[in-house]
Amino acid sequence: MSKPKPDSPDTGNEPESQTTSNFIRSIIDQDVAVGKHGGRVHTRFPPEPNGYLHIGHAKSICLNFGLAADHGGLCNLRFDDTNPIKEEAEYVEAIKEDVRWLGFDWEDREYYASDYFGQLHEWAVELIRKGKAYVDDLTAEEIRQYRGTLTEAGKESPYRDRTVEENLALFESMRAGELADGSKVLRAKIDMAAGNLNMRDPVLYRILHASHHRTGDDWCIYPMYDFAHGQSDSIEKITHSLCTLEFEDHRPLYDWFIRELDIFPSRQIEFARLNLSQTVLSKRKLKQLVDEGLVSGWDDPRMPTISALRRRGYTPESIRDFADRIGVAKADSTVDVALLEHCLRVDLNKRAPRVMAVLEPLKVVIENYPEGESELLEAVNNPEDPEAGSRQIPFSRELWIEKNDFREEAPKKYFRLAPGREVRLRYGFFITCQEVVKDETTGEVVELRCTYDPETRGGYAPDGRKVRGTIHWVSAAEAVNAEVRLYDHLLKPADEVKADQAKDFKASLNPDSLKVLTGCKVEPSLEGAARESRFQFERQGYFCVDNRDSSPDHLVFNRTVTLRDTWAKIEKAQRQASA
RNA sequence: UGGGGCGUCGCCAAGUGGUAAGGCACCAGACUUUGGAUCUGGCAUUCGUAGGUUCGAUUCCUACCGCCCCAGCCA
Repeated sequence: MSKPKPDSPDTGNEPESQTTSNFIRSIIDQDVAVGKHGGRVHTRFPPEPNGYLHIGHAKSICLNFGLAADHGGLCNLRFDDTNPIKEEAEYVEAIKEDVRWLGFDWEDREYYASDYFGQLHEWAVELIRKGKAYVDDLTAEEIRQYRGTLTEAGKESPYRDRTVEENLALFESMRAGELADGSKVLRAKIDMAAGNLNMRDPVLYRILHASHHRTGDDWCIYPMYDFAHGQSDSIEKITHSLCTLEFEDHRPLYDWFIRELDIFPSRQIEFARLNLSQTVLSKRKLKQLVDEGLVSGWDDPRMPTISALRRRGYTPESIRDFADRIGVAKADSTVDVALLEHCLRVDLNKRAPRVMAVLEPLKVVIENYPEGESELLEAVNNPEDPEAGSRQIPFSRELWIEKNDFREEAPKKYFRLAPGREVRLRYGFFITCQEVVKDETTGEVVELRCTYDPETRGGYAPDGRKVRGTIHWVSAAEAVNAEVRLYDHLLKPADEVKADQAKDFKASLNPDSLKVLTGCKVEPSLEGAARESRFQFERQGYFCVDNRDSSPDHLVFNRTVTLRDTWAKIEKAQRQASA
């Protein structure tokens, strides 16, 4: 007998996604065709190490690494670490782990914007020399007022026309640590009347006496995103710099620096960020869930973070497939979470070994099966994968079946067990329910007395008679106890949320996003199952051994996703019809 | 009376002058020792609206409507 292997590591069964074209691919193909940059394609994934990556980042990661790979190019991992107050080394490690887990390799191209602080400072000096940047003494509040509004032009700072010498000296004293935080900034001299607010003399450098997780106290002035990002791209000779739509307004500035500094002309291209139904993807909201204890942490299996998806049981292959299928465009969109789940099922169906587990146990006694005896039956490990082989499972007089696989009064189209009805125990025997035992006080069904047909061993009827229902089961004596956590979406479906959405997203939280079941009975082959191993619990869904709380003597499974459930649909339709 | 974007099936998304790909969801049927998987069929006479150009427009032009982003010394 061979135990089902926890799950095949990489079956290489990742779908051959016939990558549909998209506007970014077209631009790149075009550039390659005309030999721009010698036909070279070089992208980068540039997270700020101030939090955990989520599925929205996965879209960007797959896009950047994928597009580069498809063109024989490279993709760098670059940490956009220009704000020491929000960033930590711990996040750097977590991000690297997540990108690796997703299956991407940046080889030795691990960069940090902070590596370029020296060069960036030189460029700032260069701009001052050209008369294109100046030191401003206005306070943050004044700068805001001088900036004007969306519909009114701003006005120029009284410090805007300082001489080059004065600016040089002032910037030097900023850098030397002689000035207090916030007392001065370095600004680009562009156009205070520009329609695009980003061009109204944007701040290039601010004074911040803060320790940086990599450069320590080497600097007390730090460049702003706009003065660091594009130039970092340029330094790394990035050909196509992909970012989300909210940076469209920054592109003129991105290009302004390239022109004024006469540096490598990377091209910024913006695409729509991912939104997923029934979840939140904003860092602020996710943090709120964690801080308020509404989830157990950043890797709570209900979270959309990469670490949570991993813990939940998602495969990297399914996430990559999802990223391919949603495409890339510029229209704001919300992808149905059902697509993500579809990708997951497609992958897991091919590779997850099947196993029997009873989540809400109901005792069944086979009255005509000899007491104290047992036998082994053969069960297929994965009907989708002949290579997976089969295993032996014990059968005996006392079994556990699922509570909801029995009804005292069977509704229409209910194929499962009911008084007098015969069903097939998967890979076992046909059994017939003879008697229902109830708790005398509560009336609750506590045990079923059944008989089995010894001629139907393995689940086949020699006389050819049919049974409509096949149910899963576990032999009581050999069953292993387990805790099972049933997860559902973080938020209720949009049509149930309606108007209250505007007020607070927490009003939309799904109250049933977690249900913990203890006393579940799983088949003996699962004993000692390794963390993160994935299985299909037959007829129920895909489950993954929790990577935090599970141990050999206390198995904990997370429900990754349910199987499609046609019966549930029929039931729902029946309920609605009768209502 | 600001600037920048976007509007193709319930949700994504190709197509961009020659008469609407694909996926998800959904519906129906076949098959089935998972009500799973698989298979078959159905699902936009129409591309935000209204005009115009053209033999012909989702693709070009004009106007309008709707939605998103921008006023951090965050990214």
